[in-house]
Amino acid sequence: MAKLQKSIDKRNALIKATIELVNNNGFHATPMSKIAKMANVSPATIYLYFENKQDLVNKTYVEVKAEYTKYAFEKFDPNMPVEAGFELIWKRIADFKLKECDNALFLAQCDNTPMIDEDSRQEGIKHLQPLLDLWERGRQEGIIKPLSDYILYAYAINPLSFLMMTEKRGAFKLDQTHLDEAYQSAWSSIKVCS
Amino acid sequence: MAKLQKSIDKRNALIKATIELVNNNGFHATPMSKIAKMANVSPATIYLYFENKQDLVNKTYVEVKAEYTKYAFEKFDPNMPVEAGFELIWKRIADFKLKECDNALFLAQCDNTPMIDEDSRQEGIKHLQPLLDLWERGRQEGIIKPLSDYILYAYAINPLSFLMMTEKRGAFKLDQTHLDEAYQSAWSSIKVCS
DNA sequence: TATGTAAAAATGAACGTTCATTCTTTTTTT
DNA sequence: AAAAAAAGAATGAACGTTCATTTTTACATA
Repeated sequence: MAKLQKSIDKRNALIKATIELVNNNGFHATPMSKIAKMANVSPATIYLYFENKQDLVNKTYVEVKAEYTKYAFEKFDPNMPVEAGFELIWKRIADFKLKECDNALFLAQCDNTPMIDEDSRQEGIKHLQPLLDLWERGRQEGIIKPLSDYILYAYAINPLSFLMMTEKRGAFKLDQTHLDEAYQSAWSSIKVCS
Repeated sequence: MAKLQKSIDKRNALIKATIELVNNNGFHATPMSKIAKMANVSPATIYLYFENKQDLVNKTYVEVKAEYTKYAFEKFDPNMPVEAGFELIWKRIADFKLKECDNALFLAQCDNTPMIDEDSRQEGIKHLQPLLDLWERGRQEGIIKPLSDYILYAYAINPLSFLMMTEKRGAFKLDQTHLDEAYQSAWSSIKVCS
């Protein structure tokens, strides 16, 4: 196996272990030694790939966020009608959360705690721009309520993260039916009433 | 000053310090030594009032949650019409978040992390029962969408917590205008379309 | 009211553990 | 055989908690 490939494998194993352990225990309760063990690597090796623990979790966040938004916008075309575009993006996001639930849960945790540096957080937000642009067009066309991006996000996107965390605690099962219901609520909350 | 009163003062100071430090640093990044210092108390003294760190944060959570729901339901009467009842409760919750924002932010953090024991979490949920009963009546009367409590909560109540956390990071200011907008979105997302 | 005293409350220092990180050595690669 | 990568053991700091001691309180007696 080529040297480079082997390095990439190790790095990926570290990122995967970080996601899984942080999901189950939180940032401060996952020691580097456990991350190393789960990735089949010596603790010292982590420091060949990342500067320190904070850097490891920041980089993990940014990379997972990039994957997430790539998936969310993959089929989206900025010329689509606003409602269809929103539905498409929303459902891709929901798909991602069902399919890659470890990754999605990790993002939800990062977005709701002071675990991540502000710089990496900003870096992650940048990737959402197509959605913000769509909302802006929706407001101009009178299809979407004239609310700030933060409020639209709070009602249209973030509730899914809350539901995932609830599911993680075992109180609730997030299946396709629930997702369809959730979509209706999301759209109702931001569309201009007809 | 009477002995008992003095004890209550210390206990309150500890709870207040816990809220402030956990809000700013998170649970695992606030050492008992700092809580003690902020409360003007020796670290050892904490253990006269609480069993350990986990007990301190659990008790803080349950007490703040009780204050919060007391305030939320203070003016509510179970015989009110569903829509008026919901608006009243929602706006009381919003008021609380504006007036007691440290307390509210602490609850938001607890509700979105694995910081709190499941027992204390359940204890906190119990206090919400009047709202769940109202929703049940709303569903029966065809006023509120036939969705599970978790989904209703995710869209009608939790977004305010998300907005508070966003505000805490400095990206956004949650004022009365934003609250009115948020209420419209909350109600739109759960009411049956007319 | 003033004083002595036992219990309660509070303290600061100390303990044992855990953890992130580094150091030195060994293994692998080229 | 030199260089790069990886390993495991070691280090030092930080933390939750406990311990031995001091301070404060409550109250009985004079």
